[in-house]
Amino acid sequence: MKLKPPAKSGDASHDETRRQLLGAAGEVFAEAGFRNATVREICRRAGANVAAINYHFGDKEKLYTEALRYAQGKALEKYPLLLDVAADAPPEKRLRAFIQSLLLRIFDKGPTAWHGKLMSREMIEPTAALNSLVEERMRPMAGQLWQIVADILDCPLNDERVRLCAFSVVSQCVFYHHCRPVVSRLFPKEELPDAAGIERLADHITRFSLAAMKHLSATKH
Amino acid sequence: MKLKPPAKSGDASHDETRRQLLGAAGEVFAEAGFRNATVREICRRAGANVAAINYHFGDKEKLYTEALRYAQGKALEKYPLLLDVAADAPPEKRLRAFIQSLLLRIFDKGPTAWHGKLMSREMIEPTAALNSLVEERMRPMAGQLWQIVADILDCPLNDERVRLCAFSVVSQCVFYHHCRPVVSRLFPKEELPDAAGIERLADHITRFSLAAMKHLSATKH
DNA sequence: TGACGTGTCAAACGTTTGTTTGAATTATCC
DNA sequence: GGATAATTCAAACAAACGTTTGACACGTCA
Repeated sequence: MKLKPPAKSGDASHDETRRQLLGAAGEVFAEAGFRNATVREICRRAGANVAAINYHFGDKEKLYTEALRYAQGKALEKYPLLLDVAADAPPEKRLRAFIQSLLLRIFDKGPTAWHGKLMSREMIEPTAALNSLVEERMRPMAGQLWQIVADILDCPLNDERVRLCAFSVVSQCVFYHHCRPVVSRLFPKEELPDAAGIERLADHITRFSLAAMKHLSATKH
Repeated sequence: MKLKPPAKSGDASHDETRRQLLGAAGEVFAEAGFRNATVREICRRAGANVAAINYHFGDKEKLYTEALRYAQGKALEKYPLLLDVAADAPPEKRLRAFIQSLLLRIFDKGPTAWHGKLMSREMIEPTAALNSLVEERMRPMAGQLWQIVADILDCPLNDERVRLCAFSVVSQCVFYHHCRPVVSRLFPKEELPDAAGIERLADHITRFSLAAMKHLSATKH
């Protein structure tokens, strides 16, 4: 058995193929899903041989896990949780930043665009990769949003209303991406929102959610 | 070519196999998705031969189309758009009924449970079946919700705020189903909501959305 | 009874899939 | 520069897939 994959990519010069494969894998997995995607198509786009995946990653599933992690990392690197808003800014400003950042990550085009689609697919068909992703990325995100919502509602972090309202906020953001097939069929004219469209969307979701939470805070206190 | 599928199921006695296949197909397609689902597994659960699908439906894709339509029809039949609320009831009551009906359809267990999962999969990977489904089922649903929202906002039906707010309402409902893999990993204790849980969810979404829309109506008028 | 249409069945077909193989090529180090 | 390891390649592999086939069972009507 001489086919022992390299334990460490020590040289860091010839994992060029690795990166090409990760990129192509992100694209193809996002377009077709894990099962529909074929290693042959991934290798074709990466300009590599069919055997390259098994050589560099072991098998198709390990490649998927690393591609998912890679995409999520790139997206969060490009759009931090609160963008350029300070952590001690008023909660209304932080909420607006959180919403816009999430929308930007979801609707991003270009090389990090797979992230949104990959995550949508994980929702429908969770793989083993989702467990670590939730712990490493989602839970900190949730914590940040809870703090914002708790500040707005002016109630403790573990209040049930915090969790419900946080879900209401996130749900509005992911909806426009997740239900696009239906939305675009209901309104055939519309297309993917550009930067200005995302601004308007973020405006609406922020205003809608803020109004709701202010009301809940006023009536329930 | 003697393999001409019957144009009409005239006798209505021996399409028992057809119904068994539709039921099994709904289950398997919901669990595994169109591509992952195998005709062998569907036929196994239906207690039929592998050739039964091609004989009764032509091919796997036509079976899927009919199974999707079948599931959607069953779900809407069980939970009408406004449940038992009159069409001329106050818009707040109609909104509450719309939300609860949608949640009930999404979280339904038992023989019509595939509907939610199938629709989620259509979002990620739309098939030709989605086009007619949107026109026949979704557009009337959207129209009904728009009327409710327009009544609450007290503005014309084609106002952009109506569309945005209607999306905000629907998004909160589908979120709990669609993002369940993440939610259940963030809160491992929680499980699928029962009837009481759905009531509480509907309460929150209705209160949250009503507060937001009342505010928008007041400030923008 | 015999012919005919309908439905079911086991078996096989042709493709596509992920993966493996062993030789060929390239890079690395003494 | 030659030995050694790392990487790439075309080719083949075994398994799973949707679909097709031809025989067989059953009911209906002449």
